[in-house]
Amino acid sequence: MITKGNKTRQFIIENSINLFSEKGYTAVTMKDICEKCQMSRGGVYRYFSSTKEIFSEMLDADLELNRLVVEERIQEKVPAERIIDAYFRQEIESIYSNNNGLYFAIHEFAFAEPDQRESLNQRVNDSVNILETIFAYGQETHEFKMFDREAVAIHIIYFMDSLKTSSSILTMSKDMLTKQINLLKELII
Amino acid sequence: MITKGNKTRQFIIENSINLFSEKGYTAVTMKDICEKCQMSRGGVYRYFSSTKEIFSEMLDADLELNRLVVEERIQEKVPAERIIDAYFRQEIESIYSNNNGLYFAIHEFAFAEPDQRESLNQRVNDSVNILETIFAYGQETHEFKMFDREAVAIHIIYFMDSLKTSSSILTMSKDMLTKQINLLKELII
Amino acid sequence: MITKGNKTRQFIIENSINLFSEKGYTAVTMKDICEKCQMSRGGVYRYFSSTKEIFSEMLDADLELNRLVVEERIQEKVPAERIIDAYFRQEIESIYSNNNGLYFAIHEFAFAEPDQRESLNQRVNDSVNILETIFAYGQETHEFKMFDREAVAIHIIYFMDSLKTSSSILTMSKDMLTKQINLLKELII
Amino acid sequence: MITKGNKTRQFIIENSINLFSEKGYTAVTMKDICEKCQMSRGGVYRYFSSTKEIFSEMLDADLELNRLVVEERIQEKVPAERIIDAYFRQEIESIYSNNNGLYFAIHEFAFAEPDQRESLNQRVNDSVNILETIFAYGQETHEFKMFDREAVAIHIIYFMDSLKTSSSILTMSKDMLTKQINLLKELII
DNA sequence: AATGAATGAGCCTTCATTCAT
DNA sequence: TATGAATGAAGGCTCATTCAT
Repeated sequence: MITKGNKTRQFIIENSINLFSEKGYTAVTMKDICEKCQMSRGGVYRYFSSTKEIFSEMLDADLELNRLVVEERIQEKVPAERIIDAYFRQEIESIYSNNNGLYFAIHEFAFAEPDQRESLNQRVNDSVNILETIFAYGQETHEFKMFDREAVAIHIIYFMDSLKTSSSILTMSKDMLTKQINLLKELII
Repeated sequence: MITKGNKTRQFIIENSINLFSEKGYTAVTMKDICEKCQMSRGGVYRYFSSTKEIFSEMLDADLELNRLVVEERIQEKVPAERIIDAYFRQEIESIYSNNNGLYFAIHEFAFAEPDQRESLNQRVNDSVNILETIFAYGQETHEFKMFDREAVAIHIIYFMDSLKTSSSILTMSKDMLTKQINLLKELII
Repeated sequence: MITKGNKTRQFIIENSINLFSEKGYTAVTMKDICEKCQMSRGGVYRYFSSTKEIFSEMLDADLELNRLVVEERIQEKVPAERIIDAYFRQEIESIYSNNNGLYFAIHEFAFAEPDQRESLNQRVNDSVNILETIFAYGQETHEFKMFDREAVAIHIIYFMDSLKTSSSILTMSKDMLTKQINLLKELII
Repeated sequence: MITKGNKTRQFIIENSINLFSEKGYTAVTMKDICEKCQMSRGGVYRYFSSTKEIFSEMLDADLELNRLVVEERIQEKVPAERIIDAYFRQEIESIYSNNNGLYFAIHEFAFAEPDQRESLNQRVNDSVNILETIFAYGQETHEFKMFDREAVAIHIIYFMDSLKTSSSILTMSKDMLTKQINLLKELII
C-alpha cells in the first residue's frame, strides 16, 4: 500500500542519490539531506535516523533488477553475445552517468560501516552469479569458449567495479574503454 | 640534507600511515594524528597545516620505487616472466598486508580533493608505464605474446587496484587470487 | 458525570503514573506518554497540554483518601494504636511498592514548578492534620502520651517523606525500617 | 601541584554550584555552565565531558570535612552537648543558605544516575558514622542517655535530609525548626 | 475527536584552528 | 620550537507544539 509516509521515504531517498553521488557517503550530513529535500530536521528524522539508514535503503532498492532482465532474455533465446553486449553497454553508460560517484560512495559505505559489509558482499556475489548465468547459457549455445566461468565472472566484476569507481576521479577516454571491453570479450568469445 | 625538521616530518608521516590505513583518509583528524604521534596540536601544525598535506606528502614518498627496481632487473637480464611474477607477488602481498586500507584511502583522497587528482592520475600512468616497460622487454625476448601493451597494462592496473581496494572490505581467498593472477598471465604469456 | 472525555483523561493519568514513577517528573516527555498510552500526539494534547497538567491532576486525584479513612475509623472507635499502626504499615508498604519513585517525582515537581508549590504545601499540611487528628483522639482515650501534637506530626511527616523519597534510590532493610517505626512510636505511646 | 588546568577545573565547579542549587541537577545544561563561566563550549568540554562529571566531582570535594572537625573536638574534650549543638546549628544554617537547592539536586543526581548511587549511599553512611561517634562519646561521658546509637543516628540523618531537601521548596519557620531540633535532642539527652 | 506529518528551537559533542606563553 | 588552553563553527539528535486531514 502506498501511504504518504512511504512516498516521503521515497522522496528522501531519491533526493539523496544525487548528494551521495556528488559528495560520497561519509561527507553527506543529515543537514545536507534536509536542505536538499527542503524539509526540516525533524521531518527527515521521522523517517530515517541516520545517513547510514538512508544509504542502506537506497542500495536495497536497486537490487534484483539485472537478474530479472537477464533471465527474461535467456528465455526469449536472445543470442548470448547480444546479452553480454547489452551488459557491457549498460556498464559503460553507468560510467558516463551523472551519478557515477555513487560507485565510490558504495565503497566508502562498505569501509565505514563494517556491519554492512555482508550485504555488500552479497551484492558482489549476485553480480557474479548473473554473469555466470549468461556464460553458462553462451557456452551451451556454443557461442562462448569454454573457460572457468566463475573466475572470469569475478574478474569482470572486479574490473568493471574499478572502472566505475575510478570514473568519478579520473577521466577515461571512449577509446580506452572500448579497448578494455574488447579485451574482456576475448576471454569469452 | 637531513635536518631535525625533516626528521619530525618523517616521524609524523610514518605514524600517520597506520591511521589512514585503519580509518581511511577523511575520517582521520589532526587530533588523531597528534595523539598517535604523542605531540601537541601546535607541534604538528608547525609542520603540516592539514591532513591533506600529510597524506599528499606520504603519497609522494612511496613513488619511483618500483620503476627503479624494474629497470635494474631488466639491466640484469632477469627473465621477463620472473619480473612479472615478482610484480604479481608483491601486489598479492599488499592485499594481505596490514596497511591494505591505504588503497581505499587513496581513492578517498582523490575523491575528496579534486585538486590532487592530477597527481593521482600520474600515479596510475606511472604504474601503467612500468608494466609496459616489462611487457616490451618480454616481447623483445619472445617470452611474451604480442598484444596491445598499453591496453593490457591498463587492464591489469585497474584490476589490481580493484582487488587491493576491495581487500579491506571483502575477504578474498588465496585460491581465488591465484586463479585471477593466472587469468592475467594468460593475457601475456 | 462520567463522560467519554473524562474516561480518556483517567486513562492517560493512570498510564502516566508508572512513567513518572520510573523516570521522575522532568524526564517524562509528552512523547513518552503518547507511546505509553498508545495514543497519537494530537490525541493526548486534546486532553492535556503538558506533563505539568497531567502530573498536577494525578496529584489531586489521590488526596482526601486518607482523611476519610481515618475519620471513619475514629467514628468506629477503633483503638488509636491500631489506627496509627495501620498508618505506619501503609507507609512501609509505599516504600516497597513499585511506584515508590513517585515520591521523588513529587519533589521534583515542586522544585521544577514553583507555582505549584502552594498545593504541595497544602498536601503536607493535610497530612500533618490527619496525624494530629489521630493524636488528639489517642490522647483523649489516654492511649497516647501528652506531647506537642503539631511538632510530632510534622516530625513524622518529614521523616516518612525522607524514607519514601530515598527508597527509590537507596536500599533499606526491613530491620532498619522496623527500628525506625519503633522510635517514632516511642514519641507517641 | 597547582596547574592552570586545575584552577580552571575548580573555577568551573565553583561556578556550577550556584547553577545546580538554583535549577537542580538535570535541568542544568552544559550550555548553562559555559555561559555561567563565560567560557566557550570547547573550553568547558576540555575539562568535563558532562554535567554528571562536574556534579560528581563537586560532591567529592566537600566530603571528610565534618568527620575531621568532630574528631578534633572530641580530642579537645569539648562537651558532647556542645558538639551536637554545633552539628544542629550547622544543619540549620544549611537550610537558610542560598545553596540549599543543592540538597535537592543531590537527590536528583542519585535518581538520574543509578551508577552513582553507591557513592551516595556511602555519603549517608559516613554521616551516620559521624553522629554515632558523637553519641558514643556523649554516652561515655554520661551526658547522653543510653539508646540505640545506630537507629537514632539514621533517624536524624534522614530527618535532617528531609528538612534540607524540602527547604528549597517549602518555607519553614524558625519556630518550627527549633521545635524539631528539641524533639531530636530529647531522644539523646 | 483523532491522527500523525512537519516544523524549528535547543542542547549535545567534536574538531580545526589560533594564540599566549 | 613546542605546548596546550581556548574559541566557535558545524553537525547530530530530540521534543514540544502545531495543523491539515
